[in-house]
Amino acid sequence: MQSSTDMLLSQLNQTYELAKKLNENLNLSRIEICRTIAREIICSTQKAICTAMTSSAGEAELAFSNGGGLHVERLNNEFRDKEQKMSKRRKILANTTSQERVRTDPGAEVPPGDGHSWRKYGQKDILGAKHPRSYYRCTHRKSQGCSAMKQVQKSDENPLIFDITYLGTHTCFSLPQQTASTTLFHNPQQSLLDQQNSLFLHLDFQDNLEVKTEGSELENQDPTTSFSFSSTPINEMNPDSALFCSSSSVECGYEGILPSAFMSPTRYGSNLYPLCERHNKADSGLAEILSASGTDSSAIDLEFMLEHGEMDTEVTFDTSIFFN
DNA sequence: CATATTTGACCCGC
DNA sequence: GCGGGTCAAATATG
Repeated sequence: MQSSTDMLLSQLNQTYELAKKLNENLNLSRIEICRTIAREIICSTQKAICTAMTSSAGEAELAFSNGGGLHVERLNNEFRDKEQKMSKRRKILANTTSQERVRTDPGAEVPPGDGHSWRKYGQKDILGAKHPRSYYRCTHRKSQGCSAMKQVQKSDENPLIFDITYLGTHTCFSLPQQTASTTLFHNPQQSLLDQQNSLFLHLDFQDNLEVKTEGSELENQDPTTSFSFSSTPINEMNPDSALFCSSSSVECGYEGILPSAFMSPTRYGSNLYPLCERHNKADSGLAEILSASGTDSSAIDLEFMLEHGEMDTEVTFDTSIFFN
């Protein structure tokens, strides 16, 4: 049987080959072929991510300091068991859940802030638990349609410990001075798991489509190959790093094809815009969004966040925020 | 007055 | 029917 490392290497190699193929076709402006290849790359990368996660699944705990002396523990295995028991309704959300255990100071009735603003919308006594569970939603749910939620419950064994379950991903931008990627990766709340499972594809749209290298340790070392991937194994990745799929010189014939809402620099204060999960299906992928409407010649970065576990060949992301 | 929290009622899956 | 999750009116807070 193939080891997970071999499988991972094989998948990454396949992704690399696909990326090369994409580059060739981009140069020839074969848009339809590019679309198909791009989707294959996404799928292949997701598989690699999942393989990496599976191979490191034994890491039940991943502790790190949280600035204020807090101790955060990841409980991957325990949480997987919980997820299996979840109801159908809950399972829909389970695609983007993570659990943290936060130790706080004696006497504290709420866990410390996590960088996001939350609005409590319910509290419930849980059968067999000593402490009630509190339900929170992102404050920006109304204004920005952010679907992130969390559940907070004091641990039975240790009242200094809070079990926090995060449901969904933040699509809001409460820190406009930061770019989208720094908001995500410097935010202690954003779970490490989510960070490791996020694939960011940065695209620059100028007169032509340009997929830009950013943050990757591997710049284009081979001048004939425009795509490069970080060689850092996922389970060794720094929380502040991401897996970037990138290119510095891919060109094709897209011109003036972005909705004007994409271009508004005022909304997020940067060129980075989120395309997040699960609301609208973009069945024909990137090009469908690109061909929506509008003209502009300035640069823009698009981020594609691909959540862990979504192995569909379809790419799904939320475009609704652009049309508010 | 706007926003956040509390809490009983309601909904839904099992 | 039970238990967990959500709603929404009442209340609190700044």
